[in-house]
Amino acid sequence: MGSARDDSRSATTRRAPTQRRSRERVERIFDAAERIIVEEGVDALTTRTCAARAGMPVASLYQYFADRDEIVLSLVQRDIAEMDAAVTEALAGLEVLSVRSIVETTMRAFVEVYHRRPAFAVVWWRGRTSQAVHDFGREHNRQTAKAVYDVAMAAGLIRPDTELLIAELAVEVGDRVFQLAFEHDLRGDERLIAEGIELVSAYIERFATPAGRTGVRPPA
Amino acid sequence: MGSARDDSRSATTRRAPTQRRSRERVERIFDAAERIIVEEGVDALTTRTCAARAGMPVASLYQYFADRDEIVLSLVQRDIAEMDAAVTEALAGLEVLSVRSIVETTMRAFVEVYHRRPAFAVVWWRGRTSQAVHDFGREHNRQTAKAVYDVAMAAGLIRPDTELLIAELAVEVGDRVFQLAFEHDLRGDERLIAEGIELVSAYIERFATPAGRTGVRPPA
Amino acid sequence: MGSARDDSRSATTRRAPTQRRSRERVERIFDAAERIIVEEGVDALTTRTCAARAGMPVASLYQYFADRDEIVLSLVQRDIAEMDAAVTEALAGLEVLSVRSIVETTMRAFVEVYHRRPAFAVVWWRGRTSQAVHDFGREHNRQTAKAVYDVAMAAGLIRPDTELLIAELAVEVGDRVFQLAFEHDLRGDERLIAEGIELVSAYIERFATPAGRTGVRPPA
Amino acid sequence: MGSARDDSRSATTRRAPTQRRSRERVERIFDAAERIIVEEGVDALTTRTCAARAGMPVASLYQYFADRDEIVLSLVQRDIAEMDAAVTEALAGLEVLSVRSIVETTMRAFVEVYHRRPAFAVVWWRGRTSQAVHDFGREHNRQTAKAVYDVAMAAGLIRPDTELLIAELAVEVGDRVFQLAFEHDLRGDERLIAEGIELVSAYIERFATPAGRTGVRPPA
DNA sequence: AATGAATGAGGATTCATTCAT
DNA sequence: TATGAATGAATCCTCATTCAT
Repeated sequence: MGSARDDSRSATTRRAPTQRRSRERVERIFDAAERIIVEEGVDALTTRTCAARAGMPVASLYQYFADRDEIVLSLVQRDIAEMDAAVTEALAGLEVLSVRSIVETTMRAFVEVYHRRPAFAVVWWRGRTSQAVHDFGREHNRQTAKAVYDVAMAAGLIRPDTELLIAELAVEVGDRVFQLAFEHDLRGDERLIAEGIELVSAYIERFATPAGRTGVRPPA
Repeated sequence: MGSARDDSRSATTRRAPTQRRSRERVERIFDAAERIIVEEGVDALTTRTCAARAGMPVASLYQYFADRDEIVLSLVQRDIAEMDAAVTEALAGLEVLSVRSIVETTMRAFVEVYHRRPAFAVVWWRGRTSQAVHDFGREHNRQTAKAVYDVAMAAGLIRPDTELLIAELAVEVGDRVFQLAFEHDLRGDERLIAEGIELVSAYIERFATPAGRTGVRPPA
Repeated sequence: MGSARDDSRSATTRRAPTQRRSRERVERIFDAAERIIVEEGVDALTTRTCAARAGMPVASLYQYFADRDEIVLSLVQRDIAEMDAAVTEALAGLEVLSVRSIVETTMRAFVEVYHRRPAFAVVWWRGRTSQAVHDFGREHNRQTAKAVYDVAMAAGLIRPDTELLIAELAVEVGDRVFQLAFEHDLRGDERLIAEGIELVSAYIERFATPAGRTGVRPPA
Repeated sequence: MGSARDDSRSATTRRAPTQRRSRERVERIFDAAERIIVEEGVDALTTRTCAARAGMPVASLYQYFADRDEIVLSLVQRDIAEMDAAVTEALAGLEVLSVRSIVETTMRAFVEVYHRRPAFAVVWWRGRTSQAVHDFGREHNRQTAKAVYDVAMAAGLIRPDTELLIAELAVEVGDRVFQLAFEHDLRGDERLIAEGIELVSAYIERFATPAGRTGVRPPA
């Protein structure tokens, strides 16, 4: 969603074969980028190395991305979209809504994607990234906070006067825990993850209603 | 301590004038670096820009620093040393030792230095710099955690079975709160800071002894 | 042969115009390098001077050569390939094979190329260049020795128990004579050359068979 | 002789202590230079590395040497002086003067010093050296040729019409044999050395008188 | 759409040498 | 005499990006 240049051409053109080819090539670029990032770090991802790994000329990258940074940004966007989907699905599957269950489910959903997308971890937590990526990530954190906040509020799990800021802080803090957990080990330090879930849950529970602690059935 | 190359010769030589001159020039480099970092970001700090601002030839930088990265690293080390001093002093002045008072005092001491050293904030939270800086910061976080943990344990504020990991997590989480608070505003968002102190205190209080909650007199 | 980066794509593509342009630019670089070397010495050949003389940006050099040293190395390789061709051709034209005729013909063939390629003389005998060039030259000397040795042995000009080392020594010694002859005068001191040919011939004749002295008809 | 700046001060001054100190420091510089050259190559010999190894400030080098090149040049001069002495002594000890005995004795004397002075071998045969060193060496080769030529001529070992050029060529050729022999092994390849002595002897014997072949008693 | 080729702009670092003291 | 400090002058190299085809 929103990654590789979308511009112009409405989806219903008959230029399908070309589009398919484009998609394939973008995939190849992403794959190349991911491998480089994971194996050699974000700094090693130059237009040259990326093109080389993708098996295409450097100039071709500019067919799909406006500039070098957009490659990384698109990659991050793709991975983040995946996380959102995972979170949405996981939350939808919850049988009991409580502060704890929401926090745990959400964080575990993230962890699952981190495992699948190690490049994201490297970019987001290790790498010196572009301002754009940084901003995008931060903004996404805010959106995540808002989404979870809305769910919790709608279900009456947290007190009505609880500020959104609380949720935002919680998400950021959770993000840092993940950073710590994934920094040295792309599989993630389970103890840290567990303790982080505990930390975040406990923090938000301070703003929970009795129902938020006990849990409620989700609405149909 | 130990930033700008020391070659440490005992302080009692009579080569004072020369040393003073060196120190002045290192100061000038630090000042230049700080201004560039704050005004234009860490990436704008090149040997060229730094030397230009400091009003000396590029080659002169290499008299005091092994390479570009060492400039930033030394700066960070200097600032961090300042923080340690501030924390130590603040803790020494405490009349009541409790989990809350220790957390708040420590975090406030940090905040105070962040105000004085905006370049640190930029380096540490905005621009991902060299691995060395990153590692140094992380290591310092660990040391801070250990120090605070030891104090709290010695004073019987936290339960004997509390793991050091808890303190480390708390410090990192506090660090992220600061990042959030200082990222867009080098003066620091007071609400976030306050809420962060609350968050960290509450987290550690979960491991507190009754004394840790109530507070005790510090030992003479 | 093998010099300037090849990326060798079969010659039958229709991308001829582009290839031609590349070739021209490599030529221009070689020309520039040669002129600098002859006029100012190998040490004066920097990426800057070379690019300036070739009338192109420094960065362009890196399109064709991996690094500074590769320019000189490629030049040397080109010239040496030329020598090999000259030697091969000259030996093929011999009507009588004898130790003397082979030595003289070979050495004269080299001399002829030295005249055409003064830069080689400067690089090889005056300015000690990169290890790579040195090694390449030495290795080539060994190959030359082997080639001539094989011819002589096949024609029964030297005794069967003659060691290859003798030929290698002879080539190296001949090389030094050339160095002496071309060092101060890029046209080569004729007396030294003649005496050198005499020296080498006489040395190898010590290992010659009667046929090697008298001479034999070359095989069809 | 005449390495380390000789200038001014006649030898009979009473500034003996200072001179002694100077001599010691020059020795230290030479030692440092030699070690660097042998261990890391001539290119690694910078004013910095040299001073560091010698345990003195860079600026001090300029007390004894006009510039960087003079350090190497002086070293070479010292070693060459040692060779001359060795050759002179060895020749003086000869009981039979013949072309062969002179060539062998001279070349062996050189070899002996090469063993003692490995740095010379590196500078002279491996390194990209300054023009001054190069010229000095070449000139010395000429002088050696002249000296041996004179001895041989005086003793009637070579025909009166033999040109000096022959001796010069012989020396240079011998030099190249040594280069070959010492290039990869600072102890010198004995087979090459032996074969080289043979080569040079045989070459000069071509100009020998009967006495030159048979040998004569040296004059008292 | 695809790409080979070309390049402007800049970056880090090294070194020999000189002076003021 | 000795030297700490300072520096001018180079050097090699890399990278993102743009065109002409």
